[in-house]
Amino acid sequence: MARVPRGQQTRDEILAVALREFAARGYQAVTVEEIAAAAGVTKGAVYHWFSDKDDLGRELQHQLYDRMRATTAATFHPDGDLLTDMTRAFQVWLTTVGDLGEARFFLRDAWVIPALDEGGRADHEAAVGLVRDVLSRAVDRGELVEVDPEAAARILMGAWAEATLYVLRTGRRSEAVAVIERLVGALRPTDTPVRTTQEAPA
Amino acid sequence: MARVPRGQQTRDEILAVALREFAARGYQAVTVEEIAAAAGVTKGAVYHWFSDKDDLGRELQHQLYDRMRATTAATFHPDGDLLTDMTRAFQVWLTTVGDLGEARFFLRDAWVIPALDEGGRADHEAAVGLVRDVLSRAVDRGELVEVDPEAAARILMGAWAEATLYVLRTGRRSEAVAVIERLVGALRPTDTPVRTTQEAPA
DNA sequence: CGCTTCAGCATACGTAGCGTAGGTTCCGGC
DNA sequence: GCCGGAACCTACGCTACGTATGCTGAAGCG
Repeated sequence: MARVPRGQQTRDEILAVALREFAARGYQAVTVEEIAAAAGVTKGAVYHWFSDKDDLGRELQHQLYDRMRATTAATFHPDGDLLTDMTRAFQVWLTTVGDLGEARFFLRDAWVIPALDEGGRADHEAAVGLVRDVLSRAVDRGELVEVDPEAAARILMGAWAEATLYVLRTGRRSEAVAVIERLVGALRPTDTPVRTTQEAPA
Repeated sequence: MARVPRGQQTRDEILAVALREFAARGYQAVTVEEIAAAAGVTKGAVYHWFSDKDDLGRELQHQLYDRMRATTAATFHPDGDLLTDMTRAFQVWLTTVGDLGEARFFLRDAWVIPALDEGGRADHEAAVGLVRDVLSRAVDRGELVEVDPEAAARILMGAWAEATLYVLRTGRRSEAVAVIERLVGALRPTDTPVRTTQEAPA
């Protein structure tokens, strides 16, 4: 790891070029030959380092998950107010996600890479697990209203994903953060009395 | 419209079969030939009724949007409490979206159909517009805290999408509805005092 | 210093699947 | 009973993925 084993930088170059192209034009529109050409090699080199195109996509997705994990973990202090920390973690995430194209690849294209159902799904489930555990702890501490942590975690992540795309598309960061802050704050027991709405007819 | 013009039922059959296959195995995994075979015709018939595969996907997406619009419009009463109505509309949507496969096609696959950026996007923007207008009116009425309706609409739709997938995957409908109800309720001015969180360092 | 070896990469090919071109059938109108 | 066009089929081209095989240069070894 101290010295890069010669061809390792070729692999890195392929990854960098692929992320650029995927972000700019979408996963499907980019061909393996184009990636190879942009990296200064041929298709053979790409298939030497990656088993197939989906493998390349999964590796990029994995890197992005790692980036998310690293940046949020660096600023997340689970001993503070959990819900406030989660809002702050979202803001940190916002500043590290990159540009709109990267976000689109990460939050949209990656879902339809067929092989994601085996490889990349583990990363996503891990991310869901992080949020779910924080919510569970908050419930135990009484900082959170009694909701299903699993459901709340996934729904919040859906909100975060859409908020991310909105911010990167429009630049209206403070507006999106305000909404997210509101939504997360909704889970505080002191804020809202427990309301029950009648179910709609099935 | 009273009498089906002979081959119209072929077109409908193709659409029905395509939705089944897309829902079961995903958009990309299904070939045009498979759709044609399952519909009892050949590829030529499919390309007679649709310009290409994406056109077929867009048509299905359009039908699903129409279904959403019709069912929610039938139960939505804009003269009541807007936020409560929106939670009810979500529950109605939940019962009409179909199975998990359909939802996955609608909420995931459809996003990466390249041609969606021209055709299907109009439907989605219309849906966003509906939610945004309701939120705007709620703001004017004082039923809503001062947030950017555009941002709130898109973020809420992200939460709804994820909640939909969660319910169809796990069957935990009441848990998801409870979370959604909380989140929507967070936009009420009387529930939470205005809180300001310091921005994270850029 | 020459030979060997193998990682790293190139080249050529097979193949799946999308879309097209042109032909064929069948129904309605006159 | 002939004609026109809608509905559908058949055969083909093309793109892009993935594979199989060939080449090359650098490290190891005597």
